[in-house]
Amino acid sequence: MISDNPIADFRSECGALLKRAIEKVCPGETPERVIFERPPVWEYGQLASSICFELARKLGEKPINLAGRLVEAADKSVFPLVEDVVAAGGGYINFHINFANFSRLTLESVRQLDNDYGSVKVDKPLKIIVEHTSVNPLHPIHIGQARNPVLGDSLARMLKHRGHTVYCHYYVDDVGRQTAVVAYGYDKLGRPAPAEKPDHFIGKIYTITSCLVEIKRLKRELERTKTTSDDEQTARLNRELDEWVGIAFELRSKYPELFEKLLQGIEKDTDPEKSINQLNRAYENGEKDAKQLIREVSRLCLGGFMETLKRAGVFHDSWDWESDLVWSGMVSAILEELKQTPFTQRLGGVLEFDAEKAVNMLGIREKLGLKKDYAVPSLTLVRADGTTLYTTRDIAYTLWKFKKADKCVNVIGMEQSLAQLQLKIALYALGFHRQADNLVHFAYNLVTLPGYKMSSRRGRYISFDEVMDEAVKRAYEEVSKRSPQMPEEDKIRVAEIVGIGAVRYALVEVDPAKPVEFNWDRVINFEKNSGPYIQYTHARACSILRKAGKKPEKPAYELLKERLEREIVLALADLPQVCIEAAELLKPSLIAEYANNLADKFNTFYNAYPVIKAQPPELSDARLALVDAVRIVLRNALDLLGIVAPEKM
RNA sequence: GGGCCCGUGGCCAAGUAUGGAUCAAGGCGCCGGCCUCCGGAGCCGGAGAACGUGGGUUCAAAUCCCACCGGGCCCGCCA
Repeated sequence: MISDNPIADFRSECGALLKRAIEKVCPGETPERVIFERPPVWEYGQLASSICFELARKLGEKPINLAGRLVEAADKSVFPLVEDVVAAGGGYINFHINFANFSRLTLESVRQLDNDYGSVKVDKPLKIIVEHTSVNPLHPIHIGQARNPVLGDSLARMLKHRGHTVYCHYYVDDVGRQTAVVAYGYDKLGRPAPAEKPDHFIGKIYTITSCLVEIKRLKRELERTKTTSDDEQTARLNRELDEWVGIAFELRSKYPELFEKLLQGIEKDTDPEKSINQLNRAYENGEKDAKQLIREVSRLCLGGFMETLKRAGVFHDSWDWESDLVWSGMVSAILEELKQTPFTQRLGGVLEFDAEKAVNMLGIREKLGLKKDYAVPSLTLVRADGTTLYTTRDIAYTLWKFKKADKCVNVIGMEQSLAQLQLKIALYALGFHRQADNLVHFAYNLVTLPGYKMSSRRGRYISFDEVMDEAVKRAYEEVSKRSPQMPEEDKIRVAEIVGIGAVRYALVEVDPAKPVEFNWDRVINFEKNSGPYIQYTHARACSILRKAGKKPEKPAYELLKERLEREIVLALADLPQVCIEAAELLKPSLIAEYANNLADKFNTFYNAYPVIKAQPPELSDARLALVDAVRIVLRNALDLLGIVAPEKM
């Protein structure tokens, strides 16, 4: 007999047993649902119920007495997974597992289900779009943003594993001033083919161009303030100018050739600011030249992203261009619909969406969890020059996504919380309640650099590529040191797996709500509580199985009597439950924590007991089955995090 | 000023959704140990905590409620 969720089987036996006992002892008090928890120490069993605390109050009895009577009345003979039921503490009922049966059930289930173990499908699968990464095509993906693809990809894997149909979408934000800036610079250079990884090349152009344009703008403004003689204003502008001149100096020494070329190109333009705005408008209008130029730059950059993401094991099913939404008329159609609602108004030439009014009139304040007297800021939908804003376009994009999916998870930085809220309110305002209800903003906090904030506009960032390079380099040194006999090409392959594993684990292990201060030792950790530690444990298990040179022939599961062995069996049985929780709560960190705990237990076991040489052979076989199950579970858990489990390292 | 998020040993951090039984996990760092035996990226032991502060709810609070303090983010005709 096998089970896709052994611990749930045990729990339902406990539930049935408890219900029957309650019926006998206090008829009419049978609860609909009994909640079980894991007792704090091993001696208290594997599952416990605190139901007597509530029940006893109703009956005017001491909880522990009631627990005693229930245990007395319990008949465990018909429940093969229940070894013992005990009243304990102030009124707990503790359930002990029958390990002879439970170990067999668990180990055989894991080994037979193999890749599928851990996956419990939902009854009603949904079509879910996970939008993630969506880094603007202006510069390489930096480590602050890298949290996004890693989280998004793991979420997608977890949801698929739950039986949903998942599509990963990348929203290419090619509409907006910033893209025009980089395209403008690229054009001034004569649209060269990059001699390096394209996103890095584009990143340099972006930084230098915005810097030069900014300086030029500030100088012009200073000229203007001279006539007005506003001292405070002049001082402020001078400070800003000083900062940018400093950045320019930095950039010039880092990239002298590129800097000079761009400087020459931009010098000739009397008003770069104006040219950029023109380009932006032309692109939004779908004019041929602008389209050609901006698409070319964006595609170059995305090519670099694809390389980076592929290396990290992150995949997308669809690349959605924001500009397509504008050109196809979808955005203006939505705007027309919004204008029909009572929530938009013209204010000094711009179109505003009154989110506060919408919240009040639609009565959705409580549903959105907003405080009574919090006034939701209004949202500008259309600029005075007729161009749209990011969130406006996002409304159209979201509705487009909902044509294909029942639910949308947006992996987007916490700093966009307000915009995401306004977006959701706009959906309600348009009458798309089902869509709004199923729109999830999965927010994550920033990764900061010690000392300063990452700023792509100022060229201050550590790229995801650099981090992976460094991690793989260090992993290679480590592999060479520990497995000098390994063939060179294996070393290279393994170093790649281990280095990337370290980075992915580090980014997914911490609660995404918390800000993370970047440091190399955190991201490239090969010791306990790291991706490589779990990978190592997996390789160790593989090694034992290799050395054993045989399958477990006649395992006697009842011989697994050591507490550690039983703790491992229990941990193995937990995987399906952990996967369910992690997917429902959108918490990849639960998987990471789980795998790390299992690895800890396994290493302790490994150190304490022989497997191959254990006597009698039936025990050795049972332990081999245990090792095999650990191998499978670690591999499956790592897979949900997008981390490869090597057999040797 | 308003909103959201975070606050747990020297440092990093789990646990907070669904309040419970013990020494409040674990890691880094520090101190002391480990097999000529299945991989030492490991294992064992030790020291180290007012769970930001103050109230409240409860038989029971790191967990729920209120106030306050500290940090981050947001409140743009940027994205």
